[in-house]
Amino acid sequence: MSAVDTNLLADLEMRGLINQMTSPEELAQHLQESRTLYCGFDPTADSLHIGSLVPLLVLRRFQEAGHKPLALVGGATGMIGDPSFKAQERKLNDEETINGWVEKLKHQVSALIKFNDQPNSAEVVNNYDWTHNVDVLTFLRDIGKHFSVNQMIQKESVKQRIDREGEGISFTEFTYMILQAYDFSELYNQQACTLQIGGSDQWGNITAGTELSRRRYRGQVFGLTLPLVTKADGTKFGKTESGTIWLDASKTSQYAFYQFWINTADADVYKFLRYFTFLSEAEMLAIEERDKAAQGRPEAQSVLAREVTQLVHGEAGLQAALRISEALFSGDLAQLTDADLEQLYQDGMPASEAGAESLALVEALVKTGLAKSNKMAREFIGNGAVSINGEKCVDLEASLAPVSALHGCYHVLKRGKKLFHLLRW
RNA sequence: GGUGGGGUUCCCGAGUGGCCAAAGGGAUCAGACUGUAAAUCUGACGCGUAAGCUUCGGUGGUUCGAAUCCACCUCCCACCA
Repeated sequence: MSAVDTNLLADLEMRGLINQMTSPEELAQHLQESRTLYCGFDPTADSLHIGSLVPLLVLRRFQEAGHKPLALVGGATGMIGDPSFKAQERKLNDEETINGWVEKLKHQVSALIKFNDQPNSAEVVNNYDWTHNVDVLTFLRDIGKHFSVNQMIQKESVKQRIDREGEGISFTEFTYMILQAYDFSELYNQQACTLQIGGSDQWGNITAGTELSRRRYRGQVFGLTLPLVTKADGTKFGKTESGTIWLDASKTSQYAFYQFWINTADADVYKFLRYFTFLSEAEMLAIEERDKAAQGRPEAQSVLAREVTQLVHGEAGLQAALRISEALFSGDLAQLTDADLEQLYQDGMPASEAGAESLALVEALVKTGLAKSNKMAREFIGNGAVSINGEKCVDLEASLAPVSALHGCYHVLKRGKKLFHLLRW
């Protein structure tokens, strides 16, 4: 068994990754030896998004420190819906859909933690396995009896739903906490899993689990929550104009993913380095120092973008993202060769086929999704927000044809400062 | 089952017969300034070049005219049973 890194908690602390933990001293003591821990991911879509990255990376940190991570995919809990800090009751997804999602999540989760490794090889488990054949009466008698509704309604996570005018909570969602607690106690029993980690919104669910494990098996298990990732400007982390940033490259390309991180605000970037990378404290402090000393553009965003893209999409994904980013943001588009452009296309730069013989610029903008409507397209052109192959174009009547294309084949359209699209003839 | 309150443009939320494509805020987008940052300022933010067209849970109605009034339906919430 690999040696256990006893500085793990200190490292997490340094990174600001600890929000709350149950009995900190005892937990520290407990982690002197290799343990098994888990974190749950509910299938609420066909991919995880970067909101799940922090817990996923923390699982990895634990694994690197010598512990055994279990990634729990919520085939059962996903059918119920976690009400924690959610303003509204959620729609139920059907079983078939959820099963499909579970498979995808398993695969994604697997990319960030190591298998086939040592005794502390990671595992993916599915709570559907131990819940689907529990019958109602058994559940109510053996599990339900351990819960006090009085206590449950006191939990912050559901309080707003209970108190808030105009919203309510169904029994189904209210029961979610019990299911999750059941998971913890089962994993304790089956796998000697003694720690659950999760986002700060999971505190209530996690502590319900530590109690249930104690009541059912007299087990002492622990909980640790991670901070909610927030941004200095108060907007929600993980969203952009084009929507959620997914971990699945077919939903958010490596390039878009890389760009997301490159655009991190200065006010957040050093915090994010701590959350999302495995750089040492010294390295991060050095970067911060250099940025402070230097005028102009800091280095941190690019380090962050490289590190995270590499973690999630691997070296090849990172290189693809870098090639596109460099071509678009620091190069002269007209200098790109035929092969360069073909490579950008292969790398997953947003692209489409022109189709017709020629295309009005307005039409092209709408077709490529750079503008939502003709009206918007005109506004953008009028504002000087559009450029073709690096040349600003303010002519509302402009049109595109192969003659004016780079190498007779490509038009690089740009709208605003950061949005590009490759149009192929 | 009863009573009461609700469903407005991405979100929150005004609007109770014409002046409403619909206040205000948030989010978002563009421009200027920059560092592919923040802050700030300016503008846009249903569709349409425009005339105009289509929106305010649904369907029908009243009216010259409805998001606003009426009927029915539907969904949500609270309280009571």
